[in-house]
Amino acid sequence: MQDKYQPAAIEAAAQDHWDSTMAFRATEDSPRPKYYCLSMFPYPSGKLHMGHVRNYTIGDVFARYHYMRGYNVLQPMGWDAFGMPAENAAIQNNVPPAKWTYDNIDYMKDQLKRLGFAVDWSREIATCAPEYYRWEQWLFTRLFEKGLIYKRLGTVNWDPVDETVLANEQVIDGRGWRSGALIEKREIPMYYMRITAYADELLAALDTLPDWPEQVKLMQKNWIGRSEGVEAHFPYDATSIGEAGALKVFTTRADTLMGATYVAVAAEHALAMIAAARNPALAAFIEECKQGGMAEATLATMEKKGMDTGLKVVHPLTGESLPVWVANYVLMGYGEGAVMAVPAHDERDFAFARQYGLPIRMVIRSTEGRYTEVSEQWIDAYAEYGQLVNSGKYDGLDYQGAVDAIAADLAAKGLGQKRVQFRRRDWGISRQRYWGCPIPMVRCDDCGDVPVPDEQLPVVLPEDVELTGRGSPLTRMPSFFECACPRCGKPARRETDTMDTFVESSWYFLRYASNDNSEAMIDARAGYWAPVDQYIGGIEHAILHLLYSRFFTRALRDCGLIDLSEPFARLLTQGMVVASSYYREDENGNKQWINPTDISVTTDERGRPVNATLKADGLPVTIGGIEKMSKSKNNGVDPLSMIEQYGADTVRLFIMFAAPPDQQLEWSDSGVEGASRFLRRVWAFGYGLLTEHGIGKNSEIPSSLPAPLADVRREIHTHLKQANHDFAKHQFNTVVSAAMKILNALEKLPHGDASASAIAFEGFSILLRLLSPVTPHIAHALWQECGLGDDILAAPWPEPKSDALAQDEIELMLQINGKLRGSFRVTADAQRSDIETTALATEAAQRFMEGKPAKKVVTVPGRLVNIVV
RNA sequence: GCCGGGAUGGCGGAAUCGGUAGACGCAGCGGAUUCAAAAUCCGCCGCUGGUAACAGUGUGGGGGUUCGAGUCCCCCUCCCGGCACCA
Repeated sequence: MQDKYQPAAIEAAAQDHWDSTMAFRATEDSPRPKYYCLSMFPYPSGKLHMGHVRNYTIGDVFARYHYMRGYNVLQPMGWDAFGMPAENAAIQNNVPPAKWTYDNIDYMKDQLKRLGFAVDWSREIATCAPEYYRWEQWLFTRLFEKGLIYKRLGTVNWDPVDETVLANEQVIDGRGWRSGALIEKREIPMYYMRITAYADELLAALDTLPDWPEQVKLMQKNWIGRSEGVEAHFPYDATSIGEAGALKVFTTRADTLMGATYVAVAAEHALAMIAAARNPALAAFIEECKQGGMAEATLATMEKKGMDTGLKVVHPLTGESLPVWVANYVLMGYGEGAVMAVPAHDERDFAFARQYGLPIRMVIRSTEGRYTEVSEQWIDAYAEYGQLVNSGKYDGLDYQGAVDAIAADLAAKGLGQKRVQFRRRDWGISRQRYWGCPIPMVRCDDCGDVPVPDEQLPVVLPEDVELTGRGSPLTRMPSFFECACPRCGKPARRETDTMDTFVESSWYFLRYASNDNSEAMIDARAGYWAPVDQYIGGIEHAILHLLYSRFFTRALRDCGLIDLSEPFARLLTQGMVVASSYYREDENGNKQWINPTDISVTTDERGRPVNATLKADGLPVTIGGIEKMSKSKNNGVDPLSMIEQYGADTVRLFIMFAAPPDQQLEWSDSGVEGASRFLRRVWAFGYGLLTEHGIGKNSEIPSSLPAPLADVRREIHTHLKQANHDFAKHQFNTVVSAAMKILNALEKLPHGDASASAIAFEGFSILLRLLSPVTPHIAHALWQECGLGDDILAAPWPEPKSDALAQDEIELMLQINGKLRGSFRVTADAQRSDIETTALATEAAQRFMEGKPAKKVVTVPGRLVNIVV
């Protein structure tokens, strides 16, 4: 055995061992219970970053822990390989997206392997491979035929200079990121997935997921956004609108209907179009509303603007004529694209009415009587529920009574009814981009939109293309889009849009189980492994990816492909990796971000940072604060260079120790140094065990130990108990800390004593097994070197022994009036009355009670006594 | 703007059911070892006062419940994630 810890050698040896024994090849015929452990697959952006390393280390800890706990574990890995960055790289470097992507996959796979993850690589998938996306196309045609996919107009960001559709990310302050042109909203035909058909089920089933973080379930619930309310119809005023009809609005505050003084419609609304045709100023305003991006955050923070259309509608209850306004804050995509405005009881309507001089009519009086009339300034109490006033026959009703009565009256007139509205809209999946899965549809002048038949799948994406940044190259490739209509055989045009990349990631977890099947999308093996028992990924996916996957699983279920509704039984959302950032400003005032590896920081005598300098020139730089590791802030730390310097185990140990998995993790070079120091001590202890404690290996631990040895052993088993408890709640940072405490205890054991050596062997075997999921290489090597067994993966998980934990006396805290004033010892089985007598007799109690009698004594067995005087 | 989360020493964090605040680690300070350094080992380490014993104070800010609050309730501030075409 080497006397020094040499991570490079032992990591290579351990990885060879796992490879040659195919240790992590998962099969479906094991007697063990199955455990499907999955980390969100990476986008092959070029290099592994620390966020990946953290994600996959957490996953690997779950996988290896369950392996040792006796489960049949599957931990696969693959590539979320379609997406925009490949196109951007192609434009920049003149490399086809496919080559760029596959090169990145090769490079990142090598990096991943260096970390020693217990991955079954035989199941690897890449979503850009035709073998993968053909099944996505196949499913698309099924869903289209079932009516779960349909086509309609949708809004996109249009760059009029580059003549291309931009992602929200590519719109910066309302302008295209490359052209700088003002972006406008444009309506184009797109395919939609009918996720709203499952809205109720997706919402209700959140209650069947006890092992998902509450915050994620809450975000999903709010995102689906079920609200119960009333649909009200405002008939068109025949004198101002030529045609017959009614304006529909949805409201959750039907109790305020009598206070509606105008209605507002979105710029794209039919009434807006009618009015614009007669009024050039209004047409110009509507054009103005179309400027700027489509992102909700942009729309919601915009200055509220509106214009009167001159059109009138009729209030469904009072018959009053109300003006119709166009307002930029009304969204065409939500509800009916129109709202009734009640300025007295809605903050946004209030501001709008004040701005444009529209009437404000108070119809609710707050039950606490906080106001009796509407003032100049909005106060939040106006929006509270209360009793109706100024509402004719509805006066005096409360919220529920008013809603019931008004809904009934609307229904009687045929002008509305109660209804449920969801915030969640259908999922638009068409992308006017090249590097994605082609939508398997054909447009025929005679037959309309026709799905590509199974025998013509996959529709292969041509990989030899040139990207210009002006639209998708597919639209310029007749060899791709010219085809015969599958139905009538006449010349037709193939769809050139591709699918949103969220589609690929909505079902990949099932394909891992059937990745070699060229006859079917998924097979019985998916039924064996699904659902994923533990899913690990970033909190940023809490809504979209997870909701789409839950929807897709149900769609697959309803196509008869799998008997499953929820794809992920347990979920852990990991925090971000952040690091200090540093910069200098150049002569134009632009920040030049400097990588932390090129910085040295000086501290004062207490260790507080005073200033930072660039190593190269010794001159000061500005400390820019703690930021998410990113290219733009140049504060990323390269995982590979860390592995080369310290070994994979050190990197894994630091990541698991520095923060709980769901919180943000701050990178610290000296913290990594500390992790490395700990592993060197572990190695040194193992070496010492062989060379000095050697005799203890086979000796039994005597039933009666001298007190100091019994204390050390109790300490070890107490820490083990703690570690097992923390493993169960996924708090891995304190698992590592328990392992450190065990080593601290072990190092206190004397050498040359047979009982001490026996305890050392027992304790070290506990330590190695505890560490094995986190630092598998060193645990594997020391387990063999110290003769504890052949393969630590086959060792049983350690459990604390009750005889080691037993103790005769315990220490209790003494409080006087809730303040800690001392402590005292009692036997472990002492009765409450004995504890109180002992407590009152202590010197500290006598001193702080100052002779006054105890008014009350609170005793918490095993914890403390509080004397109130 | 809307939805969700967070704030504890110089730093990362711990505190299992409302019961010893600061475990474990980092940084720092002091010492041992060394020709010297690195590495290693030992000790100290919230803040204020005090040589010390000890006392006071302390979990973003303000209020409340309780014998007892980092933990529960109300209000506020700041920071972070998401907002439907980044993945």
